[in-house]
Amino acid sequence: MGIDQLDGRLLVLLAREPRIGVLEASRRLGVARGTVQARLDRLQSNGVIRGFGPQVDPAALGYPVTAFATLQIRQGQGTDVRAHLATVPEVLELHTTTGSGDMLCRLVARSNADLQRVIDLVVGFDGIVRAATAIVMENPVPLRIIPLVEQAAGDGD
Amino acid sequence: MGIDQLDGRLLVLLAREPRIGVLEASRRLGVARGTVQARLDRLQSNGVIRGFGPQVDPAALGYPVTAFATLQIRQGQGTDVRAHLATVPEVLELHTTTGSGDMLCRLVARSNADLQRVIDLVVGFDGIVRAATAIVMENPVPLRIIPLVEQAAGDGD
DNA sequence: GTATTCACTGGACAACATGCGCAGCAACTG
DNA sequence: CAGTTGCTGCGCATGTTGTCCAGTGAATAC
Repeated sequence: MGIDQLDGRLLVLLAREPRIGVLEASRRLGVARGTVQARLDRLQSNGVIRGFGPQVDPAALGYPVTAFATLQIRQGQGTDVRAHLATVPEVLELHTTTGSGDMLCRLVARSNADLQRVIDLVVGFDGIVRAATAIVMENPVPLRIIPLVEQAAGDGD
Repeated sequence: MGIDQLDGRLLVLLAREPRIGVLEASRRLGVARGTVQARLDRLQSNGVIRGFGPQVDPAALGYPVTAFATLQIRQGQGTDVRAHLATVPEVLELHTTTGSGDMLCRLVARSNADLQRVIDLVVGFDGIVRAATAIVMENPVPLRIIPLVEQAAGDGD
């Protein structure tokens, strides 16, 4: 576990210019192509790289409204609530957190009005006691990983 | 704006098997290669597909602890706080939300003990009045987009 | 000290995918 | 009706991939 500097440089390079191939990456990094291939294979079997799926923007799909909902769950209903939320497409993410029976989920909706429908869908379920929703207005730091990769590659390991 | 069924099938296919190329995708979808290429180009210039960067797992990088922190910001200090949080690698994501001067951020840390250091880093800044942190225990629904793509492609458009 | 293992290099090869352009065709629009 | 748009099916030159191999240096084991 852990990555070295070459891994870090490779990850940052791929994050910045995903379209380059193994060959171009090896040129940029100044190492042999086989090395890059071996590192990539290792990073993927390590689980460091989960995949190269397309990053889809929900806003461009017609869902420009994002919200976070904190849900309070009735004791013992956690499994049912999880299964319920997994069936709602607008639930992009669900976490269980510290605090008795609390969950946090990320929602998207077509509009503020549509958000009401989504919230009703989400909380219209027996096991959910209470829900608090915060609508996202701005996203000053979009989901990122490069700074963490640089830190992980730089210091430790 | 909006995607049709072919776009949807293409996105789902790419999300499930990112390594396949344009040619293989065209074979699977039963359309000409040029069509897939044109759709991909359009989806990317549309902004529907933001990119194909590697999805890196912070846990595999040595940061297995995730937490969400709700921050209350002093009036007028928002810009400074944003700039401050952007410099902290462990802040993976930052949103401003409804509620006077509230922000929500996603944090990672090397351990529960290390989380304390990260939180101190985050809240040890003038403009932040109060912080509430929820540690993530489980992640029943990891960040996903496929169900939403299917819904966007299926009904409306 | 010597043997073994490991990671990286630099090279080679065939197979494959890509970017590109083209003509034909169907559906829609003004 | 002519113009536009999107899809098809084709070909080509080029670049990349997957996969070998032998050689080298460093670290580790005996």
